[in-house]
Amino acid sequence: MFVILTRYSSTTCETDMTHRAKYNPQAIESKWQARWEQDELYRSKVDWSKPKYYALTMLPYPSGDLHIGHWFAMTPSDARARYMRMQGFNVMFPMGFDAFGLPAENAAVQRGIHPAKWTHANMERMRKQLRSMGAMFDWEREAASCEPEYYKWTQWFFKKFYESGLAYRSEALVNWSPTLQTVLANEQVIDGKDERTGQPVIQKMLTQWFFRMTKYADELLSYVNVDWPEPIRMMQANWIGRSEGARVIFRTEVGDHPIEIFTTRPDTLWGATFMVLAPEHPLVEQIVPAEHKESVQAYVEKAARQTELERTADDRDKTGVFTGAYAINPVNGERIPIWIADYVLITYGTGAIMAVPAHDERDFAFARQYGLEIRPVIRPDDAGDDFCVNAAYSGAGHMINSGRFDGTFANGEKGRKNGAISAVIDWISGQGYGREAINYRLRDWLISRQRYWGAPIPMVYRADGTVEPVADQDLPAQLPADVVMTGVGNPLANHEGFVNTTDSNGQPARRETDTMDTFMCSSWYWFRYLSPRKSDAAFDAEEAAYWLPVDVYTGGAEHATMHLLYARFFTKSMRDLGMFEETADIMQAHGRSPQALFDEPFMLLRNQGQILGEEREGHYIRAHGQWDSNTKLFADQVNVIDKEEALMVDPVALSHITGEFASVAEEQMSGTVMGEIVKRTENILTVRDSKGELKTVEVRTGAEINIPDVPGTNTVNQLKHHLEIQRMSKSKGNVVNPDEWVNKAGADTVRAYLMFGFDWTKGGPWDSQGIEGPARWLRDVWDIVTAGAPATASGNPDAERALERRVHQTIYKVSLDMENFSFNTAVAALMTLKNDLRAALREPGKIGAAAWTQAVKTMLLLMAPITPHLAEELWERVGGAYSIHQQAFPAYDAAKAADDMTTLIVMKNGKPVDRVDVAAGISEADAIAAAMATHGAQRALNGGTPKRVIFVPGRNEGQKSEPKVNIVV
RNA sequence: GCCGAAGUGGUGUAAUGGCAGCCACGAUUGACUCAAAAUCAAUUGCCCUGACGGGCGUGUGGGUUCGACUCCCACCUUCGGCACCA
Repeated sequence: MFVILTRYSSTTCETDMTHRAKYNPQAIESKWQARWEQDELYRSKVDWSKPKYYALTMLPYPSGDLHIGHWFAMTPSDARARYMRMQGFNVMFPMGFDAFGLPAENAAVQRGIHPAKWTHANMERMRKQLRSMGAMFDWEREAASCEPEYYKWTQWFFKKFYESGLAYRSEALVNWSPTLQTVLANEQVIDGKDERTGQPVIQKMLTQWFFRMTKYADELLSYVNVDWPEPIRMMQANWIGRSEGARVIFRTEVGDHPIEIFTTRPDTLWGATFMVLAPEHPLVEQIVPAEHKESVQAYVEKAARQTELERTADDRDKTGVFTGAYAINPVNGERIPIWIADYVLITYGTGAIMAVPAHDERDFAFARQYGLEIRPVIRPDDAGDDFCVNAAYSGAGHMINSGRFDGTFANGEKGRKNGAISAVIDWISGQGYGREAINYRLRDWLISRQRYWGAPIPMVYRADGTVEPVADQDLPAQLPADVVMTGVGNPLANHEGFVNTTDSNGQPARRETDTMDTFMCSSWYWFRYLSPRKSDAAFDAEEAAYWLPVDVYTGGAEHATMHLLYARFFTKSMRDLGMFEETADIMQAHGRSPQALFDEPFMLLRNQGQILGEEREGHYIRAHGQWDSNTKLFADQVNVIDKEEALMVDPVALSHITGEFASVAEEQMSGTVMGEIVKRTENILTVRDSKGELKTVEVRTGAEINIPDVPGTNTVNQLKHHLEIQRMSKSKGNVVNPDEWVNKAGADTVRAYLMFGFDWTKGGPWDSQGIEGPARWLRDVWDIVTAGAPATASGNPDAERALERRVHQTIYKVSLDMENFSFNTAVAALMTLKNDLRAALREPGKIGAAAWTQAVKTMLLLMAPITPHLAEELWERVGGAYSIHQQAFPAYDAAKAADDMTTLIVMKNGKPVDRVDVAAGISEADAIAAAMATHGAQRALNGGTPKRVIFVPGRNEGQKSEPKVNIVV
């Protein structure tokens, strides 16, 4: 018999029967997972006699396979939830699926699988994978947003928002593909073209549903009673972008159309030398005289082909077009030209600005570009001749060229804090030219999606054009199952059976065919976890009264401004609509004050970073097929080729060399794309060729795929792309498969590695070699514990005391680190304890059985949240009572952790020059005397006297540190 | 471009303003082995030195401080977000 033992072999070495069993993670993990499930160890039930802890981690999108990023987010969160449980809390740690979304539709269009089928299959698969983590998820509380029992309530929330005036209809731009007659997601648009067809995409106005989120802008700026990371709060504050200023009405010279503008600088009104409208501004059509129609039209169309990001990039040259119309500046009656430019956005402010080139950088650049007047109206006191000639000036100064306000001091600040602004606002208000106003960068939340796989917006349009919500008893407005997903048009709008309905009077009516943004589904899911099966309410008030609010929320920082802001808005709206009244009553009945508990959804927020793909070669390909457009190829054959070959500039020349084509003509007719795969969604590849151009390759069903390294018939899914370290995602094909690692090394090892190998807030690239450290740690722990207690009852008292000291120092460190989400240092401390324990055991007789048992049991309890299966197994073997996860976390004893001796650091000007062993807690005088006696100090002083001597006392409790004496010479 | 964050040995990382590099990975040497793997022991920031020892060192340049990876200013690079990916 020939047995190959790999590093991760789970095979016990049977030839060596004298050895005890090796660590076999697979066996113990499945055993304990089954036992825990059978015993309902992680069922979280309301128990008013115990303090509760609602630990929440962001729910995954069911994209297919669980990837290592999910483990990175969830297993440390699980470890901390387990830690809180051992600290005496009744912990709820639920899980679910954010199951509506675009990838399901991609799969449907590209592979002909129904989105529901694809999603359900993925959820089933991911549930199994999630169970393999050994996390304390309470699966009885699972919720999936695509189920009618869930989205019924998403629709109900929409209705309540609509009825209270929080939801309304208005126009907004969408990415419109004229070819597909479809609205595209930003992600589907590459370089202004549809990624699937390579055809141009335009910006089109559509009437859509919005939530009045700006109503909460001010409240969203404050974070009362919550512990959220400062960077997240700052990003949200900047996203909301509150600015104080004024709205001022300019009028057109011809036709007298009012143009409302918002400005933060009303003190510069006299410096407005032109106006600019956004290309989409509704007045554009009305004010442009006939002779300018053509040029304006051309400009507006050009702007419609660009994204907002492209339009607002400051480094790009400003573009614009004169409308031929003029406006009258209300403050001085001046006639100023009206321009259209894409740097003014219809989504910000009023979509129109007064341009003050002397005091605004963007206006300055624009005026320079088109030779428009630049007139300074704020003069800095130290102004030179070149003032406002080379750059816009936005600082303090006195007003000039401003009529009655000449000489007024503007201190350069924004809002009422600036006396000049304050005075001008008061004056224009009195004159009726404008009024004080606050503007937010935050826009109302556009929730309409022209998609199939989402929760239908439960509204009905009557024959007379009025709109009404679907009656409560008719909810949910259910998605029809029988749709054909072609990627052309909107399947819901084309589905007669869905569209045609009746209104509340039984008259024929049409359904709204927009579905809701998936962020809507994820804005209330933690309420659904309270009672996921409840059919007569969104959530159960009894459960809510006990569990709410969420005590800790963990997830990626990439959600800083969108999901986390939507979630806060949703909770505040629910509070104001009275949805927590019953919950509050029940709280009070149990003596719990509901005060301020429904203002914010998540009390404590912590963000992890992202696990990046491991560095490796990606695939360069040569695809043969037929051109569909200049940039899109339908491929019948895809070959993985060498990088060098792919980077050869001319595929036509190459075809001659390789003799693959009889003639250039034939090659051009059939078509070849060569280059690196930079993106993949289902069977669509984006390839960067040797010239750096992006080409789209759609691999036809049944196409021949050749990957030299992979034997057998190859599939599109085996094509990898984009080498180098980068964000892991299914569409990038660089996913590290956790199942593979669980099979190789065990779930506990994967958990330990993810907690140990990274700064959790930062993340980083997966390293399949680095996991060896935690793997060894667990094997060592296994070996130490299964070796059993020493034969001697008691050992050397000093050695046992030293071990006890190390154990208590570790208790302190691990508790603090788990509390603070510092998982890597918690594991490091446990590894150190293992090393110390093993070193102490090396000399026979040093450690007795009692001390050994005490140390080992404590170590296992400390490890339990991190490696739940291993800890449970070994706990049983040392005679601990089932389950280790129901034990109390070890308590830290400062006296037991205290050191007798410590090292005094002697420094010269802050640099260490010597060290000496002294008693812990040494006095200042003794420390200085001891320091001065050292060699290092004598050499540093060189016979002289120090200028100063600074003593820094050490700490012998908690986070320890050594005493220091710094000699300043 | 705007907003936010991060830059520390070959690598992942650690360090309430107080010994920079804990804990690991990798590497080198040795033990065990016919050999390899595993395991064990030792070394491992860089430079000079036979050694003792010395110099330099936390992205770059300034500053504050008895003392700076840590605080402040400027710059460079990388990552996340920018409203229809989730």
